[in-house]
Amino acid sequence: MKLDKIDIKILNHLASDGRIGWRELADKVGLTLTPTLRRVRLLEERGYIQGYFARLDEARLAGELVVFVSVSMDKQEQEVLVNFEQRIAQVPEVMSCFLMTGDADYLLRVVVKDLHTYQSFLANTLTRIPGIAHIKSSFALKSVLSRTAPPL
Amino acid sequence: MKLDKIDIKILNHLASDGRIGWRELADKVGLTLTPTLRRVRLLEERGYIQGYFARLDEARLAGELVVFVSVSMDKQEQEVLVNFEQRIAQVPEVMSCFLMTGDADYLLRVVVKDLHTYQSFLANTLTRIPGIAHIKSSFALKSVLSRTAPPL
DNA sequence: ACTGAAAATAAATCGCA
DNA sequence: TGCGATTTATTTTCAGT
Repeated sequence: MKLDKIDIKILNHLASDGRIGWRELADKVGLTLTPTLRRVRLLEERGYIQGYFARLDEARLAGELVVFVSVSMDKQEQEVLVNFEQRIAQVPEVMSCFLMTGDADYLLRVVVKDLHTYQSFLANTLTRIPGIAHIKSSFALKSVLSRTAPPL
Repeated sequence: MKLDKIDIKILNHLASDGRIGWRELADKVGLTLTPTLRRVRLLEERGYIQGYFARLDEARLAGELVVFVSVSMDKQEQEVLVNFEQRIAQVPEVMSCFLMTGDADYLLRVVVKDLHTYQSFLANTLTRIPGIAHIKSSFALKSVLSRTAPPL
């Protein structure tokens, strides 16, 4: 499937307003209702649109403290890594996790209420996962920029 | 404003399905349409809900390569920092940017098509911003976990 | 593939408990 | 604050080009 200009416009509009009405969307992309809706459904089916979400105020609802945690593992064995990934996926404070190149193996973004909560996250959750060799925490002072969607 | 159980339910549902119908939402939280809609509007006005967005397939639409870039500045002067933040906000490849504690000053998440594009991002965009002392790039091998909303 | 109108659903409003 | 009915708007479907 190749996307044309109108598909890109549709994606851009939905990325910035996920609850836009189909009629309004149709107007903005220069089509009528029917083909617009058909294109949206197709983009959803093909996975270009992965879903619709309300964005919540993370700081106010979950915590003010954002920590980037670099985690190095003892060994690069599949079993250890898979286990780590499964365990980490069940920790609610962990907002994102990437497997990395370089000295650290994983980079996590963790959101907690305060330093005390973070300390307890380290002591009771993260360090209890087997195979971790080293942990480095970097604290965010403020969020400068956060995009919901990539530019198209 | 304090949130009760029903508000939390509403936020949870909207965070996982931003296009849910108000009637369906009302059913799920155990209220009728009117009070549900009133609560949603209030949560929007107070900023607990910051907006609704379609989530797009970042890798397929923007690029496969995710890079975390640590940027250290020459000096911690306000003028230099503010300028950096303004410039970086206009770069489409930069998906997020945090001001950090520790050795690096900023941590960016950058999405690009490939290494060549990344090299050109470094040479033509990032290094042209004044006041940068040092840049360290860490590449993501894969995304393990990515939450859209914090747990409530 | 797109259009436009009709039919079916859903959302917003309002008076009332 | 919450409910239920009414009005208004939106979404979906379908015959036609």
